[in-house]
Amino acid sequence: MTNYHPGEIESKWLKKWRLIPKAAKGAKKFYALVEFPYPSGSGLHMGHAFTMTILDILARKKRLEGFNVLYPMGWDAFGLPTENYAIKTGIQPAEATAQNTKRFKKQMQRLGLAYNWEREVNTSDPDYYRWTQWIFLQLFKHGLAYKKQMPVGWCPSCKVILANEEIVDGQCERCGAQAKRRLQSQWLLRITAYADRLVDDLDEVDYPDYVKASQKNWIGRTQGVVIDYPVVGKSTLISCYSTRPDTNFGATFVVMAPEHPLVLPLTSEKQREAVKKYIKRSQSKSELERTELGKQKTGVFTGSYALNRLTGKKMPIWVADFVVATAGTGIVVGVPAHDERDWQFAQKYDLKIMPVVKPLDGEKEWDFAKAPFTDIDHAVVFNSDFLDGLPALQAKEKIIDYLVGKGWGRRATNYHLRDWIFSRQHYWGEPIPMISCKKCGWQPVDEKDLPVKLPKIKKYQPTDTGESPLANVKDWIKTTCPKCGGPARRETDTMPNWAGSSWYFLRYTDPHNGEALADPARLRDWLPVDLYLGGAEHTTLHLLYSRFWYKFLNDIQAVPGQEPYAARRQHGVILGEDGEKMSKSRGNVVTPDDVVQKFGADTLRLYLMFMGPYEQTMPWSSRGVEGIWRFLNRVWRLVYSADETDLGCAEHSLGRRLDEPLTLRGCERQLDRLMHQTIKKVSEDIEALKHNTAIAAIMEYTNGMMAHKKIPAKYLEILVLLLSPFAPFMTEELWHEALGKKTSIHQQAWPKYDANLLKQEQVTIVVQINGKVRGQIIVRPAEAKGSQLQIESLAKKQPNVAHHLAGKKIAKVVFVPGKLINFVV
RNA sequence: GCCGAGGUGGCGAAAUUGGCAGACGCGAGAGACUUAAAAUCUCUUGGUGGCUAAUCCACUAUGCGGGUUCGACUCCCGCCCUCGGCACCA
Repeated sequence: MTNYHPGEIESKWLKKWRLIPKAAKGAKKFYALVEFPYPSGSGLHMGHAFTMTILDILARKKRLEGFNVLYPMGWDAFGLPTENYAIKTGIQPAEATAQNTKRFKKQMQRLGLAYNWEREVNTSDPDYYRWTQWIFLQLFKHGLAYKKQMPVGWCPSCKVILANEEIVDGQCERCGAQAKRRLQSQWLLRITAYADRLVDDLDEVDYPDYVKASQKNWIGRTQGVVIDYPVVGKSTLISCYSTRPDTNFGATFVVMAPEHPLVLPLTSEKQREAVKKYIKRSQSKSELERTELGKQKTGVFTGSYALNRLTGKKMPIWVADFVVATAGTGIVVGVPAHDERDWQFAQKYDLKIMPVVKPLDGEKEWDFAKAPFTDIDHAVVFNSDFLDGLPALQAKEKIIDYLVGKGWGRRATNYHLRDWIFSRQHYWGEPIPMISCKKCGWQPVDEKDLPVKLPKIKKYQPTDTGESPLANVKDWIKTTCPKCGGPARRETDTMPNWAGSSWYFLRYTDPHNGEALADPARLRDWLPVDLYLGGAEHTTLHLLYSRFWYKFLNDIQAVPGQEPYAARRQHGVILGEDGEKMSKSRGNVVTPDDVVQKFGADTLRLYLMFMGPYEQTMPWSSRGVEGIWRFLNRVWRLVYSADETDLGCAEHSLGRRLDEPLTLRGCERQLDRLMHQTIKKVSEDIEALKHNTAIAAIMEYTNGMMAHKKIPAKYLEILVLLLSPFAPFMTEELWHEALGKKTSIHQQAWPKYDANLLKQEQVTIVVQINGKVRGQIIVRPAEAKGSQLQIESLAKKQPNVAHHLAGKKIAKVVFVPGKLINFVV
């Protein structure tokens, strides 16, 4: 036996491997997907190693179980950091990407991650983004992509248009300058057309609750009613969306968003100057300023009134920028008595407050000068004519029926979700395959002309106008109209980072297809993804966008099924040893390379999995790593000590809890039982991604064997097999060198347990008095489940039990067969 | 504010149809081996206390306060705290 030298054996097997077992024909498929990384310049970090190892273990176990496993990896390669790097250094983004992906791949292989590398994809590869562009064209052809003037973020210092994700706390992500707003023509995708399905189909999938919740939250579907109010003295009606029409008798004013087209038509001569000034001022405010919480609300009166037909009273119409133009109808009816925001506005501008809901226990008077009463779900309506006395929720239904019946309103559903702004004014992204013709307008590029390749350029700086650097590439822009053949210009906007990642998991099924994004038969074979593992940062948008595209592709019969991911799990975060987020500035970064260098990949993998539950935030511990290192060394020595002769049952075998005479047969039976229990536990735990307790079980099994002087090889083979998904290098070495096997351990069958051997030969029954443990008795399983009287008398013979029962009267005996007996005195 | 997750030893954590709280690991302490150290191995380890010192006993302990139950980390009600997401969305 040599000592365990991970460096040597790991590089040895890295050279030898490259084999992924072929599943038998007709084997059941398993598609294991982990979010593909952005190949940054800094290489693989600990979070990558952590996440990827989690799934690697499951994928390896599934392969050993005979599943046909799809377990691919690729590169989410478009992105700002690479472009910024290009701006700084002048190095081609494509070149930098090639270098980075090469390094990432090498690091992943070094960790023993057994991906189907022959299926590697790269979103910045023209053969890939050709199909990203193709999907865009289909969306356009189905009316789901359109161009519109939109307010966008703008950095006055960098002179670039900022996407939402580039604005952090209202500031430019790159330079920290305060972001401004300006109008820009942008491509949008009509994701709102899929809002209902994106909510409802969540019932079909197995996601963590909070993931489903945040998807629903983001979409923000509410049911309510649109109420039309006549404008006094005009023929105009203005419409307000409300989810609480049960409070409408308390409506005392109306507020319009400054952008609303009816604002100026409804403004009186007298108020015109003030309103115009207000609109102008709110336009110059950033989104952040406008939506800042706790900020004083501002507004201005239009001079017009709307009529509340329920009360017959006039409600002044105001303009205020707290009303969001794109939400609901862009006009809000104010019920200041029962809404925090309306109340503040009414306080400031001295508008009437009209209470119409009171607490159920409602004797004490609510002081509306101090606060609005908003707990209306548990309250009762008053001051409201035919609604008086009804609980608010019932009143809501009644008033909606009434309004609809009168023709004053209609039921409506509203969504928080907005259409997806799909344009970016950057270089390093997929060109949007559209052509602008003076005569024919926006025309899609002919599908046979895809991909529209990104031209190589020298300057990656965005232009002064905020357009993409592509706007400077004159001969690339110049093209002909696909419809009329006349001179035309290419779209210079590129797609957002989300585009390529919205469908990459489809391409893995058929990565080299030149005819389609993937062969429909392959898609049918593999989809949906059985398990999608990713991070919390993609809980909302990435999941939503990719689900949207998938549903659309299903609608045009390009993919099977309604949902792309049957199950989703989200991993936690590894913190630095100081409990803070790992960061260069804190100096608490540990990289996978560091650990592999010192302890080998197997120790790193095992430690990462042993830290705790995968979904949790956990601090790094270098001591913990050493503990795992010691464990692997123990396993190494133990397996090399394999002995065929006998168990060498030592006096102290299996610790103190020995419940059987010290015979060889007895020891063997105990070890057999431990082995089968371990197989069961490890098999089930890996399936549930509870790798930490699976490892604990393997440790217990190891400890159980350490107590023996000699251990037959069969027990050690199982140990090594169970450990192989976790520590692929060391177990391969032991399999060949210590156990003398000829074929790879990663092509063996996963061990099965024998349920008969799991059975305990002796069972411990807990004896309680008034629910407190006072003793335990050991009996055969048959007895434990058998007669209560027999157990009772056995229990009473226990000295401690007898002592506690002495002089007491037994009122009741609770007997749980096989488990426990409880005397109630 | 709303939604979600969580709170258990000195530390990371186990334990769920309610049934021996703290598996496994780290750290700590003691011992064996050694000239010595490292490595390795063995034992102890939630807290407090006890005695007839036995691998025993009592009390206490899973954020706080109640409740249900023979029995609660687990279920119910009311709080407190931490983390994450969303947030002037009508």
